[in-house]
Amino acid sequence: MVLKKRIYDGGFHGLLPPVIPKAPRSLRKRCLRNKSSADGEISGFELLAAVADKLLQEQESESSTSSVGSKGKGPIGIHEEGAKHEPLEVNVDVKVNSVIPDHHDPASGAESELVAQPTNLDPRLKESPHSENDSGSDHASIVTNSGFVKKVNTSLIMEAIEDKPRNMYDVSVGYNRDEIHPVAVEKQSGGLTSVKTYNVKDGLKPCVHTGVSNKSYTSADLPYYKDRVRGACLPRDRGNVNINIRDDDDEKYFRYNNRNNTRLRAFGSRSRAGYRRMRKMMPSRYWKVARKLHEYELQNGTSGRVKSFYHKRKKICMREWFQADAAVKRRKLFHNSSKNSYIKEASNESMSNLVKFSIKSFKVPELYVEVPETETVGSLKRSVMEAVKAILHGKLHVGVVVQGKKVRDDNRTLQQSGISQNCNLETVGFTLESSLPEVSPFLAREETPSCNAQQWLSRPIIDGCFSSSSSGPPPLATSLDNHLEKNEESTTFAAEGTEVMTQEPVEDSKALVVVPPLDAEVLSVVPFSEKSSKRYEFSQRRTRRPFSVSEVEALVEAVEILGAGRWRDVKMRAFGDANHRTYVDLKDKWKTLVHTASISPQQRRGEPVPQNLLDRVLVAHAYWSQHQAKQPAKNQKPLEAQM
DNA sequence: CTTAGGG
DNA sequence: CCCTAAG
Repeated sequence: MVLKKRIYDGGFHGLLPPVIPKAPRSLRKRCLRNKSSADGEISGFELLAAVADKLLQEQESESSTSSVGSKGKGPIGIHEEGAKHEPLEVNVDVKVNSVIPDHHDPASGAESELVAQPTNLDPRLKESPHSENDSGSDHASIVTNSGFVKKVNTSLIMEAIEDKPRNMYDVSVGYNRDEIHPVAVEKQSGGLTSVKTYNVKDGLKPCVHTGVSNKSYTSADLPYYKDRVRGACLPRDRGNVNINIRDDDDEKYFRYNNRNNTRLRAFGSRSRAGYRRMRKMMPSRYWKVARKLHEYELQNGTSGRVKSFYHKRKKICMREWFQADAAVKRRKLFHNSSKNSYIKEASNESMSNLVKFSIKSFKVPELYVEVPETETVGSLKRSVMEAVKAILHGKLHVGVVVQGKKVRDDNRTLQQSGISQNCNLETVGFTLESSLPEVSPFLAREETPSCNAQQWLSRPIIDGCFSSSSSGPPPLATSLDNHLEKNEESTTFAAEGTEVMTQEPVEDSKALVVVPPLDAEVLSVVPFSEKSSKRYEFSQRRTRRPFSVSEVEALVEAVEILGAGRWRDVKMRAFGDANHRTYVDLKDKWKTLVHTASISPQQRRGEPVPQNLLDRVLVAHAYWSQHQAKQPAKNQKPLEAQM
């Protein structure tokens, strides 16, 4: 009988879960912006290729010189134990900065705050972070600007540092507009480095970053991702991704997954479903961007552009092992390496909130390469490299996996995702996702009769990919699995989801890697029509985030007032700031609450919901079941009145 | 996009 | 939570 009048406005906020950036996904009127970056295609692999080549060359030329690269401690010195005698390690520090020059849409300020990151192309500068790792001996840096980024100006810098005498390279890649300027710096014995410049496309330009930079530095940002800058960014740390590549006979990594593509949809798909899916695939925040992109596609870029990119910085060290020996490769290729990667903790600088991850290794999507038996190992290597490049050619996305589950919500903090200083980082992994065209085998002409079957089976590239013919274009999901050993909290990455392809989706195409017999020099390239826009869906179920009591309370209150059914309004009212709670979620929660309230306490699971709340749930449910709550009624507070 | 329900 | 059919 007491009339309980409450002020609901915002009243629940206090109850709400950890703050979540505002940007209610369901705002009906959002300004749409067009994204500009449709395709920031990164040709990171250019780098890799360069690195690979380098490695190969060195490998070939040098045989036993290097000692194991693990210096011991550094983040990099990882493989000490299992290391083979001469593992090739390439430590690649990748810094990617996306800079989008002026596409700032005032209106959308929130989302797009992109930070341009100044990147230093200077190899030396970059190295510094890794200095620990470096034995100081040599460095090779490759700076590449790729032209892949068509519309978006992004600058991407990848830096690879050579860890050991010969195997580690420092590669820096800068992407600006359309030029690609890979520059490789080779180190010379004296520690001096010579710089080689490769002109990939047109003119070389020194990598100059135009970006506006600010504080940010780093990060592995792939143009594709959009993220807004949140306050939490790490100040001056640049997120670096270190990739170590080592040639190890035993480890195999490439996996090109041929999976069903049933669920895959091109990002660019114009279908509604695709659209919807897209949305689902990404965190609410990103959703907007996606949406914009979508529209962009629909209307040829009418308006603004999206500029966001992730800005969260992290340091990540990834290592990848490549097998040098073909034979070995074949053998190994076959088994999936499911556990080859782990991350070791990187050096912690004392940035309090920085999380530094050193990824010891990661898996590359399944690759499919076919090479004639008569081919040389060198060409095989090249073929593999090409395949890698092909993968990298696509847009790469980084996904974060915690305890086997992919964390899709980029807005979540590491803590929320279960990544904290205390947690065992072993459960944390990164995945590389790319939309890659599948690489299809080129059936070659020559296989030795006797071995056909075998060859087939032992194809260099891993399991399962049997080409398109059989299962259709396999999505590539590159996955890096890693185990982290340590990190600290607070950064979020943006990774997954945003697949932005601007290119015209063309039908699926398959890329193929062919190795011309005997022609070691020519890398068989992967034609891979870029259009192949088979996107891989990396969608994963959102991680479960149980409703807290306070959230339940907020929900109950909102429903009491608004009635069950007006979920959007409920969401706005009580969870306007909780971007991770969609109205569908609220509706579902209500459903479960009603159910929960109707069962015995013993049958309930999870965090117990106060009985009083459950009682209110029942009352409200009963009430609204009879009174149509659906109407837009402005002030229906009948239920309230009863209380 | 929202709702409403089933899975 | 996901997925979808219906508005």
